[in-house]
Amino acid sequence: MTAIPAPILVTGGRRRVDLGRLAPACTADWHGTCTAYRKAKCRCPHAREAHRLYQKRAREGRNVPALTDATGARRRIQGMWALGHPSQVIADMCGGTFDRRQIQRMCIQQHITPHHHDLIAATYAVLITRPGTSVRTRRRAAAAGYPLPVQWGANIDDPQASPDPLDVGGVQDGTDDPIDEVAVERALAGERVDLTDIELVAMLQAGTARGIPLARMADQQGINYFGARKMLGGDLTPRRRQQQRVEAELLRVGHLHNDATLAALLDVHHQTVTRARARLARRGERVAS
DNA sequence: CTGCCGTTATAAAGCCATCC
DNA sequence: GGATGGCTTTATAACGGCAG
Repeated sequence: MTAIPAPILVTGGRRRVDLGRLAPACTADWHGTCTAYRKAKCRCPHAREAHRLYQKRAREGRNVPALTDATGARRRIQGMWALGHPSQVIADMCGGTFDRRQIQRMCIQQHITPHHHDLIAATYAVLITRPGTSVRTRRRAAAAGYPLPVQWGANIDDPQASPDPLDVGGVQDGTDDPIDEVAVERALAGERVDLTDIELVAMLQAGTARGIPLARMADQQGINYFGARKMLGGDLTPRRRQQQRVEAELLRVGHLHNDATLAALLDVHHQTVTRARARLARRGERVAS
């Protein structure tokens, strides 16, 4: 009667999932899941089916973990802290699903629910475009050595990945480089290459011209298929669009404000402004003075 | 295949203390 | 007073085993 130590976590701690009563006579407290079937004696059809499938997959060794690796969520939370977003702000942005203590504990947990992972990812996508409000949180994160969001690429969920070094010029994401044709060709050959947006568009367009399926290219580069289709059509990603907006504002009023002030005016992170300024300088475009 | 049992691991939540 | 951490408790998913 002893449980076999699982090499990958598949147990523990999930809140009760109630998929709703289907059988009017069922008196269970919650319904629809394998556990509802076993523990709450739910005999609704979907609970029976969940139980049957669970048993069958268990026999065949095909049960999949109900939790996902917490690495990506942990890095996102630490990145948001590094920007100065307190745990409470992050929790609030998640829609009140959990409180700030859960935010903190996700950083020490090995696994979290897919739902929580998605919530953190969605919140991260919003907050990394805004400067944090808490200097104290930012200072603590810096002391703890938490990487900034810009130090992570698309591989933030990869447990084997490590953050890029933070260069003092504040230019880390490489979106400002001209097209690296060698990198594009390597990507077209099927190699996973960290491309800039412009290179990505060039690669998608060249690949399509050569008859390479868009889905394959998107998959190989680890990008969303629909995003790839949008970029193929020449439409910019939100990040690229934001960069262009910041550059335009820098050319217009960049001499009047420092990076932090302009960032606040444009509602973007101050590093976005710093990087945009660096891009303009490299291209030889002078900010009005 | 269905039904039940007991066990284990651990996420989630609650409470309080500490730090700055 | 805001932000965070430590400890404890609760809830429950997942597991093996057995019987019909």
